[in-house]
Formats: sequence, C-alpha cells, structure tokens
Amino acid sequence: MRDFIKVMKALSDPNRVKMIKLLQHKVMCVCEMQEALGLAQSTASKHLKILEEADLITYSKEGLWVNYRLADGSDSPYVANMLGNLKHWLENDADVEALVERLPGIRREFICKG
Amino acid sequence: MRDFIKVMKALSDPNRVKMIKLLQHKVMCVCEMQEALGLAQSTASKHLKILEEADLITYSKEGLWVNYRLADGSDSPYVANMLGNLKHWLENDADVEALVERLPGIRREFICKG
DNA sequence: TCATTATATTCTATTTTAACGATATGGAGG
DNA sequence: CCTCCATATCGTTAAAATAGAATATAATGA
Repeated sequence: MRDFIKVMKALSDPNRVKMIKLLQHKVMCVCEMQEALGLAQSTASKHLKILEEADLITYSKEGLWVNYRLADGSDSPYVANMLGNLKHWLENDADVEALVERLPGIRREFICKG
Repeated sequence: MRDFIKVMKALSDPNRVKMIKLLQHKVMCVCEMQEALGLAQSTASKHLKILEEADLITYSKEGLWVNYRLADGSDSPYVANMLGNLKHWLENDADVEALVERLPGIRREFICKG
C-alpha cells in the first residue's frame, strides 16, 4: 500500500506530471526543468526528488549536472503501468503540448554555465 | 490534466484506496464504510464524495441509504485503467486482506437502524 | 405533522504540501 | 587550497488536506 500511495502522491501534482511528460522526450538536468516549468531551483529539485523516491525516475551524475530520466519500472508494477500509460495520456493536453514545443530550445548550455 | 490529477489525488489516500478495494466485493452504504474503516461518519462521507467527484464510484439512493458502487469507467481512461488495475493490485496487502475478511460481518442491518 | 435515522455539510484544529529565498554541499578547474 | 557553479537542503509561509464533533438535510413511518 505504501508504495502505491507514494506513486499516486507523486503523480498528484501538475508540475510533477509535466516533468514526466518532458522526460519522455529527453534526459534533463535540474536547471533545464527549472527553466522549462518556470520554477525556483529549489522547487524543481524537490519535485524531482519526490518523483525519484517514488521510483518513477532515476538520475546519474555527470560532472556538476544531475541527469534525470524515466525509470524502467521493472521494480514496481505501479510505476511500470503509470509510466506506460503516461506515454499516451495527456499527449493532447494544452499545457503539455506548449512545454514540448518549447523543449528543443531548453538546453543546459544556454541556461547554466553562467 | 485536471481530470487526471483528480483521479491521482483521489487515490492518494489509504482510506480511499481501501474503500475502492472494499467496493470490489459489494455495494456499500456510508455507515458500512464508516464501520469497516473505523472512521467518523463525516469523514467516511467526505472520502466517498472525493471518490465520486473523481468518477471512481457512483451512488444510488435507496430510502435513507446511499449505495456506493464502483464506476464503470466508460467516461474516463484514467478511471477505467486504475479501477482495472486495482482489481489485482493490493490484493495481498495486509490491511486490505484484514478488511475483506471482516467484510461479511459488516452489514447495514447490524450497524444502522439502531 | 412530528420523530427518527442515514447521510451531507459546516466548523475547527491539526497536519501535510508547495513555493521561494537563503544557505550548504560537492565536483571541476585554476 | 580556493573559487565557481549545479544541485540539495533548510527555514519560512501560505494553501490544501484530513479528522472529528456538531449541525443541517432529506426520506421514512407513525
């Protein structure tokens, strides 16, 4: 029950769902997420942590950057199912569409590094 | 997005998930839920309302009783998917098992009318 | 019509969540 | 060793969620 609730709670926030939808297109670092969603850095970081603790995403460090990507869901049927469905769910959501359109222009080399 | 979030939020509370699991076994009125889950009457009623507003359950009135049952999900892919998966998810959860075991003894004629 | 009873709603207190700014952490490079 | 920069954590505040007691509502039966 605890794991299930954790996944549901993680997906109960629009910004976190948008993060999932963005990660369907590319691996992203915190500053890219921050820029894409217009959030404070600490806010973006915390949301990503919540998604990570629900096993919906994973990360790997690359120098100063932390690359977040979708989890494969192999450890949790809840995660596997939700990530699978979210591949097609919300594809026509206006907010998501707008974000995805802007995504190619969101690149870490234009945002971070000063 | 709004509908999706509503379903996720509705399923983010253990008591509400338990309600869904109980409704998989029989149609139930508020007082039966209240008794099964050990909640205050107002609390049980409010949880059921949240589930109903997410279209996860429906109700029909029968005299003083209000019978709640699982929705068919035909109006929402989110609802259809979640209710479908919840048929097998959490079947082995200790809390859920204990509730289901006690369920035959939870009957409105023994609880209300008193 | 009045009393009863199951349910809904309101009120209030408590906890949880989400946001941001500020600060801390930890690699990378000089 | 020191600085810089991306990220994480902390502190605080405001909004939302949860719970139960108290009250209102609506349907039934006398």
